[in-house]
Amino acid sequence: MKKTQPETFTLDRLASPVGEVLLVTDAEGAVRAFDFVDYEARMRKLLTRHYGEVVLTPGRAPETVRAAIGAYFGGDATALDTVVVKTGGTDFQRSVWAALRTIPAGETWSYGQLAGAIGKPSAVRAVGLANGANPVGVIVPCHRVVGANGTLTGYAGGLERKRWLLAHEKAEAGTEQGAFALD
Amino acid sequence: MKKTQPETFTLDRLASPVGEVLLVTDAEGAVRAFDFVDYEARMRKLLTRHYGEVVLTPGRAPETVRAAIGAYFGGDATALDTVVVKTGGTDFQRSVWAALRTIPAGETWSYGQLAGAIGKPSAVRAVGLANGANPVGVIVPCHRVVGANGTLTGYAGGLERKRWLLAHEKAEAGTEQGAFALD
DNA sequence: CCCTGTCTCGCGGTTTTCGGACATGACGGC
DNA sequence: GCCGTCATGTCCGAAAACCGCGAGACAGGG
Repeated sequence: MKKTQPETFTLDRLASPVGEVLLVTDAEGAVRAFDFVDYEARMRKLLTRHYGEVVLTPGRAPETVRAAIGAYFGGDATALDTVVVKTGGTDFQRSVWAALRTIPAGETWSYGQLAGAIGKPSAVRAVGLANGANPVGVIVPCHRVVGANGTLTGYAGGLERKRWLLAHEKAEAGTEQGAFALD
Repeated sequence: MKKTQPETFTLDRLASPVGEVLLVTDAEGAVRAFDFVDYEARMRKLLTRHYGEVVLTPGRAPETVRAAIGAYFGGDATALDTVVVKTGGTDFQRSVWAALRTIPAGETWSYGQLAGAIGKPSAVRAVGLANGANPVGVIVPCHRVVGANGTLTGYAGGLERKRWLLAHEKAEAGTEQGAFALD
């Protein structure tokens, strides 16, 4: 019903070891959303929530972004660190998402740790929710957050993928450290 | 909290026989809001409701618009008919506001008539509500609607102004018809 | 009788409020 | 150890409240 004029973004599709992924970038080349193809509906819902009506025109994302994603899935777990992302959401959510990007590849934090990192140690549950509302999967590594006891608890792209991503990143870090656990 | 980028409009201030008025126009020169200076808070609230965060930068509205308003207050009751307005709001509200502009100057309709005109004869009260939510006072002549028994019932800018506007328009029409009532 | 003023009640869109559901974890009782 | 409890931010749906009304019922006065 609102009449705010629609925003237009570019929608690219890439292949990955865990299935086709969707990559939404804006005119400046910043990433606005990233998700697995089988969760396109969810992604669009988030975009709509943040920006109002949104138009996605199929097209190629900037080469630097495509290259970074390729490198990441190819084995360079830190390749995504320099990718520029831009999100909507509330102040709280943005602070959570910003904190997520400070978690080093190959490492995991608990929801409590994350809550502490943004200065609201008791907002643990809210952090979980904000995590789930992350529109830029993988690049903003919400998958690096697990339960305090080590359980994976949940992932918007499916727990299988969360497991895969963590193993992938750990394996990469592991090649330098010499050892890592498979399960 | 939403992060939809703020919209920017121009805010002009004009003198009128019923006090200073505020005139908000967009980059295309369409009128987005119009209200009396002592109801600025209400106007801003409506703008925010419709467009999210709004920035009003002081400046001059297009001369055509300024001229039309001057002519109207100067005595030409139909001078506002050609002014281009643009509003947010729900479908229902916009249909009400569109119908308002079809009421000839110097004439008044009842809320029931107006409801009938938009094809919802029983939505009388809702029409009253939509009327009160009109962001573009005077130009979209919500003041030309009165109770079925002729009472003025209400006006966002104060009943005094409603009375004045109606008398003003009727006087203008009256110069052709030869007679009109003062009270 | 007729006219008028007051009161009651139904009408319908919009806004507000409220109560849940969650990708958790720390704590106190058993 | 297992279980209930509570804190915390956000979204979503449902329900209620809000009114710039108007028709109909009724009581008084001319």
